[in-house]
Amino acid sequence: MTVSDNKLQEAIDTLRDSGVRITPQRHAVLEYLLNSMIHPTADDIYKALEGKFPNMSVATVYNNLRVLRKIGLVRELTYGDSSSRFDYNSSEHYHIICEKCGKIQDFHYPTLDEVESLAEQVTGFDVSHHRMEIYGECEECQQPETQKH
Amino acid sequence: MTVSDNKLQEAIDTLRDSGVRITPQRHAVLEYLLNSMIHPTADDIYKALEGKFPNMSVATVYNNLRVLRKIGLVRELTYGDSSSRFDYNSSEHYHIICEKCGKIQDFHYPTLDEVESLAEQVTGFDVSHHRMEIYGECEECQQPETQKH
DNA sequence: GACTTTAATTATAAGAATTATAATATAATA
DNA sequence: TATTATATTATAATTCTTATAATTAAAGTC
Repeated sequence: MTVSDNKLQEAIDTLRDSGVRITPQRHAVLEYLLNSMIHPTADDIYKALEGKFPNMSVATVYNNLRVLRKIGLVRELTYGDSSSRFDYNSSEHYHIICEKCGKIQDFHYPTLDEVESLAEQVTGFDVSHHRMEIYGECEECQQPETQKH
Repeated sequence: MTVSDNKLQEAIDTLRDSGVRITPQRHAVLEYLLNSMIHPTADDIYKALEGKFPNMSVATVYNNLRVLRKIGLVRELTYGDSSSRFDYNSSEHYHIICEKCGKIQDFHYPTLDEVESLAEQVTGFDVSHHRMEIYGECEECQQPETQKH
């Protein structure tokens, strides 16, 4: 049994505990997110699974992503243009995003708890969470283009 | 002359320096953003200005927001659902967002430069900037509802 | 101040992402 | 196995945003 299988089992238990039905499509979306390193869009997931589920509707992917987000298994990452990306909510980490090629890479950093507590004091909000993303140019995109004419 | 007038003049100088034409519509969008505390959507701006510019197209608002964003005068804030919000890029600050009523409040905190430099070391990215948002429930929404039946 | 050039605006349509709806199918439970 | 509530499907509708083409106007030059 791999680590990934373990996580999947945990996630399925969470579904059960939340009273959310475990359908084959939902299972597949969850499994795909768990094994995906690319922070896929809803359409990425749809395309990846249409081989196994030829009749699956894209709405099903969206519905499941919403359900999984609500019970905290999945994070939604939004950017100005184009579509949202989704991330299995395993361990706490941030994201660094290449502004040239769009690649999203995980970046581990201690959680900024102090920001949250200060914000609570200053604003009176009851803080639930925060998000942070770092933007720049990835190593590949920094390489000088060799095939310049 | 108010502080806001000063800022507006500075912004207009930036436009001129960037070779961007100063049209009445563009001026109005900029002025509205400068005086707005609500982090408006494109549609908010459109609605606010259609009295003064009855023939203005919503595309004009989007075009101007894109131009203003490109030259760094305006920030775009994106969230999962619904439309982007826009913020005049005055001093560095973060945002705290109420998950119940959607209100966005400014939150001043020292810029997290160390996160950026660490990210550069760890990932090899050439970092340009970062964003952070804090989520929670604002003071008003925390008030117990008085008119419960 | 009129002329010229280039960018901005307008009106409209198109595009893309996401959600709503209603009918059907199915997971979970008794 | 039968029941019931939820999930799925197929489709249409919505919403936000961008593209297009024709018209208008800003800013510099004579």
